[in-house]
Amino acid sequence: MNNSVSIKDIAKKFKCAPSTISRALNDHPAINIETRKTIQEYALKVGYQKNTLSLSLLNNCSMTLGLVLPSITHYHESSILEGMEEILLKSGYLLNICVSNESHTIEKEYIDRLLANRVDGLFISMAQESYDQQLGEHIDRVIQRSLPVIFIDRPNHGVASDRVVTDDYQGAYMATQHLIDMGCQRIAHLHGPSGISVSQQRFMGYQDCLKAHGRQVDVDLIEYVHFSAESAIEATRYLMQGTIKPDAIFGVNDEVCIAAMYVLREMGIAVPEEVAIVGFDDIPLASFGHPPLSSVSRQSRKIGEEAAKLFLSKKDQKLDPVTISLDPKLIIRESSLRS
Amino acid sequence: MNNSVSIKDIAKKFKCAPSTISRALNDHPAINIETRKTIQEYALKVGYQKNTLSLSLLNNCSMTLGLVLPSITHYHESSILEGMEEILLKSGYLLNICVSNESHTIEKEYIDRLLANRVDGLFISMAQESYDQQLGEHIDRVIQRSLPVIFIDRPNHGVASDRVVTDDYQGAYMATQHLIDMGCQRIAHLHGPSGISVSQQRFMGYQDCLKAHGRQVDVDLIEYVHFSAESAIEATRYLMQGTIKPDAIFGVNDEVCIAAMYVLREMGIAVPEEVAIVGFDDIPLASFGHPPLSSVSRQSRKIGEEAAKLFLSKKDQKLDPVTISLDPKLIIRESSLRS
DNA sequence: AATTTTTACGCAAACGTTTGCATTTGAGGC
DNA sequence: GCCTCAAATGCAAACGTTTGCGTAAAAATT
Repeated sequence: MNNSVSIKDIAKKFKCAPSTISRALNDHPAINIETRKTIQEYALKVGYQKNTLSLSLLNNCSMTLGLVLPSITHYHESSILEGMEEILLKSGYLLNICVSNESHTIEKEYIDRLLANRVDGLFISMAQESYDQQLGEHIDRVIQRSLPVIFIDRPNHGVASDRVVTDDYQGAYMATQHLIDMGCQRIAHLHGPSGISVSQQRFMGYQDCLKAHGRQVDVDLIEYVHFSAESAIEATRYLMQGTIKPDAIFGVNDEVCIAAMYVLREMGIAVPEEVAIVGFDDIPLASFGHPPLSSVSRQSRKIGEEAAKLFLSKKDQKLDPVTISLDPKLIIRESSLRS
Repeated sequence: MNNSVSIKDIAKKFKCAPSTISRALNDHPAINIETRKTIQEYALKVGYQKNTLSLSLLNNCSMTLGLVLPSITHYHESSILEGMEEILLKSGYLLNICVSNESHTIEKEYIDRLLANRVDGLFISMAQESYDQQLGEHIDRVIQRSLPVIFIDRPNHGVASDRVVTDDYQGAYMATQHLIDMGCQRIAHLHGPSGISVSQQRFMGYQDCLKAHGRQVDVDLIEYVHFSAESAIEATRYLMQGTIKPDAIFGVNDEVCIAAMYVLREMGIAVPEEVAIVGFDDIPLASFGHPPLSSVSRQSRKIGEEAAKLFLSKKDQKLDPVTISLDPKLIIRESSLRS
């Protein structure tokens, strides 16, 4: 079944000790240069490949990390992954990907497996179930083992921890401010799943910005959605058929805004003239919407890079927990531009 | 640094042999039921977790697989990953994700690392560089080691191999047929990166369908793009300013079609009245475009599931190479509907 | 030629776990 | 009290690799 050739095999071939082979292959100085060459050539010929597992066992270091995400199909998440990979590629690490699908049970199972496989560190964006119900004992077990854990987007409750996040609050504040600047009076919000930090922060930014301008949050202008476009269809219809007609919508992400614009078109409501719209994430297709969608860009790729860099710096020396908060940037396009 | 407790540690605590602890933890029959209980409770208390690395070494089976993709930010790719995870979760596997970014060098490096980590199998969608330049020796090394390799979307050249693909040819044929049925006369094609199997197959389907209706492919109606929306902007403008005005566009994926629709709006060309459009992939936002985009759905998630299932069946018995070709499905929306 | 130094290699332990086989212990039957 | 048997546990090897230490042979120095 498995054809892989080991150092021992080569040692038998050359009638010498495995240690000699090991040294030859690792360019150890105390080795005859001729012998080394011969062995290296032979190793290449038979396709020898170091078995990292034995080293992981020996050095207590697997050069493998775990990434646990609630989902992966959104641009934001897959960009994080890409950014992470870029840094880890250079550092020799491999990444185990685990999609929890927002389930606490799955998240726990995956973390168990990662621990059993002795990953050197963990990146986690917590599942909604874990987050909502404050289920963190599986995380505690990890921390207790003094394994570096870096939270992405959604930290765990309570304890201090390393985090890489977008400043969602600020981003939402900027978006809302922009809508106010555009003269919008009744700014609705498509609120993300409750309980999730990202949703909460964005709502807070929205709320505080309104308050700063002497306005109150009107519950009739808040509709709850998931992060998917589909979920925003009904919500938007409901919003537009309410007693208070919104003249702007700030959506928890771009998908729901694109769906909202679809509904508004269907209803014959002009964007941005009658309803201005700002989304969040700045997905690549935002620029090509009808009209092009204003959005808060959150440097998704950089989140991944920073998380990876943070791990690399943590790995060596023990540092205090750090929170890296990346500044969002408001990209203004037609969907919110009023003259 | 690492606080993990081993079987040996527990053995010392109980002044017994490691084998006893092992048997106790694994519910081996030849163990005193009292002892077993005590040991299990203790193990739970101190947070013992099996070190899978040692088992991997022993059994030559790491319960880890590798997934090598050119990119991950497209819906299709991340859906494959999700489908794969669903099956592998149940089977106890972990998945190493490797994004080659279309680079042969990176792909090779990743495959080396995966082999060094003794993954039990490999899923690969080949990088454009490897594919274009027919660089396959890194793949050969894997196969030579009789490691199960399953190709996704983009197979390697030549040798027979296990594959899970969409029937891109058929999908493109269906899309073109549909445009012809809608009465379109000059069907343009936004052609994907040349050399890549997916692009080629879709072009072939388009071409053969035209031929089947007694039409010739007009090179003036073909523009090459990448898989990104941006790349389609110029291409579409160029297409529409040419001598032959297309009255339909079949795009290599949905992103380029959404960008194309954006350009057409900008140019004041009506979709679908003047130009009908059909895309490929049926991304979630396709339904919410303006107008909603017709598209060939390719069951991305199922590709991942089937690939994972194929591995599981291959793992046990040696079977002949299999190609699983999933049927695409044409989803007709407004962008191509003419009365 | 004797001594020291250098060079090149072997030995064995270690990482954590499982498992076939051997061994110990205690109980029961005669 | 001796034998048999079963139950419970120990021993040691194995997976692949590295590395400090020991040692032999060769080379360099006196």
